[in-house]
Amino acid sequence: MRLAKIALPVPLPHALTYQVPDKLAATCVHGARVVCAMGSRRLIGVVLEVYEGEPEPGFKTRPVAEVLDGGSLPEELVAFLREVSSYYLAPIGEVVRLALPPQEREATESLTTTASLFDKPKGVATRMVAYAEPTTSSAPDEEAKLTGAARGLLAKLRAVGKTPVARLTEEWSTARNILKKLESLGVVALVKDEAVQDPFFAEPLPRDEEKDLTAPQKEAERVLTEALVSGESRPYLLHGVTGSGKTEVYMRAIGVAKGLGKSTILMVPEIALTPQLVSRFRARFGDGVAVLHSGLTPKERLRMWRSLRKGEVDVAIGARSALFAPLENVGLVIVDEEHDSSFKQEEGVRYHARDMALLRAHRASAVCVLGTATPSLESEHLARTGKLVRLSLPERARAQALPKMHVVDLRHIGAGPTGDKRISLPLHRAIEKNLAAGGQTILFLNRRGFAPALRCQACGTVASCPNCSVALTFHKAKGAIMRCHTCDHEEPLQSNCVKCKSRDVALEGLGTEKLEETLAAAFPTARIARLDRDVAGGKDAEKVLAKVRAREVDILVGTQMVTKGHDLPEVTLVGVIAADAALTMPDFRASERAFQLLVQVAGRAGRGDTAGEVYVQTYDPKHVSLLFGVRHDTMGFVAAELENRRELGYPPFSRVVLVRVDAVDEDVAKLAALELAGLARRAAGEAVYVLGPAPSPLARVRNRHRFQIMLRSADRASLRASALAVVRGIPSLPRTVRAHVDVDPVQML
DNA sequence: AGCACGCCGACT
DNA sequence: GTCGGCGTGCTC
Repeated sequence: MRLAKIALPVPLPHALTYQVPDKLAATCVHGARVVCAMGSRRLIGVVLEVYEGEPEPGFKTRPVAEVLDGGSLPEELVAFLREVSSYYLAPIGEVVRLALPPQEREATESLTTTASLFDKPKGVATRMVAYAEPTTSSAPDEEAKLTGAARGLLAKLRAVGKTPVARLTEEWSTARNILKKLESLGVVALVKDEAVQDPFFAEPLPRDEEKDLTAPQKEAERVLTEALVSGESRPYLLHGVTGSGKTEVYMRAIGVAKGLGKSTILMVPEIALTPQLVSRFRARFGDGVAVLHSGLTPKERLRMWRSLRKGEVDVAIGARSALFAPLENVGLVIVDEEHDSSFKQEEGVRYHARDMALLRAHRASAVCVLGTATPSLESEHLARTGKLVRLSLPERARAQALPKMHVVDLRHIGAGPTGDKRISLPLHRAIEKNLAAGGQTILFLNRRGFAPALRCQACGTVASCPNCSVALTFHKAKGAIMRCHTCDHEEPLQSNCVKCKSRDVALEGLGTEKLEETLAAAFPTARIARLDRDVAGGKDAEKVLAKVRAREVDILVGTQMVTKGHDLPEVTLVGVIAADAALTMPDFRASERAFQLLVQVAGRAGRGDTAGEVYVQTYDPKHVSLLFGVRHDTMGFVAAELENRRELGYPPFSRVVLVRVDAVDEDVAKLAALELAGLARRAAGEAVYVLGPAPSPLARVRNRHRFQIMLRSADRASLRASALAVVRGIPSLPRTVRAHVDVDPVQML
């Protein structure tokens, strides 16, 4: 009997065995995408293995239902997916899903339910989605009788309008039943429609010529060309300051790979995947690049996937998911801004795209290039131990001085004319001067909203989220509301303390909204814009930046969003309002992140013809991140911080696995965590530290209590054994407990 | 993960 | 009564 091992998207640790019917024998091959009956559903999976044999007893071994056209996954990719699954202790089916065309990732259909609106699409190729829409009519008598969930759902629909049914089931588990009821009342209409489309790149195509290279660029090009030609797999760390022309080096290398008939994967941080970047590559390589980004429609995604699969396109550009591009003959894998934390997936299969890029390249005998101005300590360690070859681009391509750095010690230096200490006198004067000179200013503050806390002056109580253990942030711009930045809970601003009813409550702290307001009052003639998640969800960020580039903005106030690689040539002054915020995180990577942030923010200043100035405000001017950051001394920082990590036994001198456990009931969560910690300890042996369980730094999120266990070891095998024991123990926990294992965690919260 | 099944409380 | 809200078990 012909059998196939098939990875299906269910959290079972192994692939399942199916029968291959004779008529599918020719197409149901290694790597094929297939549809299989699974319980009462039909799921899309991938064939890992085909063999002749007898089924294992105890299962019924159903037949493969269908083989999807459009090609199978390359053998190299399937092998890589198995390695990813093994490394992250993740179910193979969940990992394989990452490599399917996105619309196939979701597709399942029920075998039992009769045809109705709620059926998932039959044909996998066109994705129709069930939507619920409020009608114009209402039925007051009936509505009054509705249960809490039904009432809430109806209110939401009326507030937001047409919404996918699937979205509603996330919030109300019985949304489908409720909707049927509401439909019978005539207050809701159920319709089927195409999934939403939002086009991404309509950027015009400028012509692009190869640029002249600086000497270090030439050297990097030479080394990479040699490596590509020789076909030996060698990973490189391309270390170049902002503006040193790393992108041009990537383009040259991609050109060489193309010439050799090899394909390329280029990964960039999520936020850097802008129309500008894309058009730059399309300008050089025309339609020979596939861009995988979130703005694509399902159809476009499938088209991209197929053209990569068929080899019509041999360069895949994208965020971390490009790692799984179905390319044959991968010769080059590039990770730009390799230190960026967006390469770590923080849900589902928690893979790190940079680490896995090294693995895929190695297995495919491809050249891997990690590019950055501020190497992650992991990469730096690899470079120092000879596992990455360092290529340095020490100068800016357009020669100019680095920005001048000023540290403002807030312990000794007071407020400027605004009276607000957080706009210190030196910073205020610098802004004034820069405005007068016609330069642009960026002020960086890593806090959204108006004020991060509302405190009762009588009893000290801070207004906190009912669902999470965090303070609510006051937002002024979108109607005075208090919002939770963890779960997005909103409530009106209370004028009384919830605890003691005192009317004496006051806003504390400074957010971007208030900073913007204060500046507007202090500099009435300046044109001020704000850039953060509240003002710019996704595409709008580009609009704000376009205005800045068009010189319609004098001062840009923003969070993290302003720090990433947007080229804003006219910015001559950068202010870091509160450098300490990044330093005080309860995480061994806090210093590293703070340093990278500082260098990146500083990198925004003076990319044009004028040298820039940077003001960094802090209460801790002696902190290593600041001391080295202010001197632009990346190598110095890295050396100091590596030494620190070595002494403490933290990564990259050890590896960490973080086990997270949460449940609505605190005791249930704690007990489950204790159980898993016990399993970890029993399997650990001497070489693994098992810390905890301890309450997570964010002890409660969305009404669930969270505990964590940290496993740490310099010995990979022991650590893996311990983590594996935990993974195997999870299924026997009570169902109300959620637990997952994060191998090489980045976010320790 | 989904999705059945089976058991409990509360409104028509 | 029955509907809707969960806890539990299973999927080749």
